[in-house]
Amino acid sequence: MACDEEELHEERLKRALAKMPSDENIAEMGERFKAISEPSRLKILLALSDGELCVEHIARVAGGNQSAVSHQLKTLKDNRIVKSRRDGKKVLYSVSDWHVMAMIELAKEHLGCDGQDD
Amino acid sequence: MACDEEELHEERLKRALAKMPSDENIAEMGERFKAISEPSRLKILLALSDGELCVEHIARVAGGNQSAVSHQLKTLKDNRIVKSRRDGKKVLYSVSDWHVMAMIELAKEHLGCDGQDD
DNA sequence: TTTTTATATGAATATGTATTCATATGATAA
DNA sequence: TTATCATATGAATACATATTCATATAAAAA
Repeated sequence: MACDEEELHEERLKRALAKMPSDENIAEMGERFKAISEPSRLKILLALSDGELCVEHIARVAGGNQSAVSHQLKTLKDNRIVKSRRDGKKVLYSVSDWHVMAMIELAKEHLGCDGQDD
Repeated sequence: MACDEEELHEERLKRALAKMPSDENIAEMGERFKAISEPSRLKILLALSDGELCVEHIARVAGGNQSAVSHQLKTLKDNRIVKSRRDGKKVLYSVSDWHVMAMIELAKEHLGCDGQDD
């Protein structure tokens, strides 16, 4: 049993090495996942899934104070996951990376906590 | 312009509040994303995408020393993303959560760094 | 049994980052 | 202009966690 498996594993090892993306690409993928891994940011994105909201409203939905939310929004913006536009005194944030939102939707479905839209 | 938008935004605020998953569910989603957000763990999962590998081989593909890899494998196992089986002296790890792997594949595609399988 | 090989793990350290506080900026209203 | 409202941001703190080192466990070989 050992011999054949050894070869099989060596094969896989080679293939895995060959297929491995560059460190740069892996870092970039990690950044994206990290951006949506913190509950506070996840909440913000869930809050924005229906459309743009101003910071104050985001803070009300997602919890936390204005400053914390603003910092997190900056992180999300730096990661190009949300974008913002100014409207008078307010700044409205909205999702810009729907690919990331799709992942969050997948995660929701997997948990079985995806409510029906109205 | 301000009045109609005000109402629209209040609407959205209410809907967002209504749709917001529980803190518990959000924490669980975050855990999953966090698990695949660290480059070291991401590499490990990419290494395992073709099939099971022993710890030594994982370490060779993913880089890092045996101890670090073992710690990360424990994290992944605790998160039920990988599973392990013993085969003699070796312990073979494999992916158990293909839902998570699908997300990683999505991320790869999004980066355009998804190579063709042979 | 003793030794060797493969993996796991506790503890310490190092690093990263979320949150808070105080304050700055930017826009509007008075 | 001054005052007020909405948001942004630097710095400090607090907390989480990745890595390393030393060592423990587990299986097989000698």
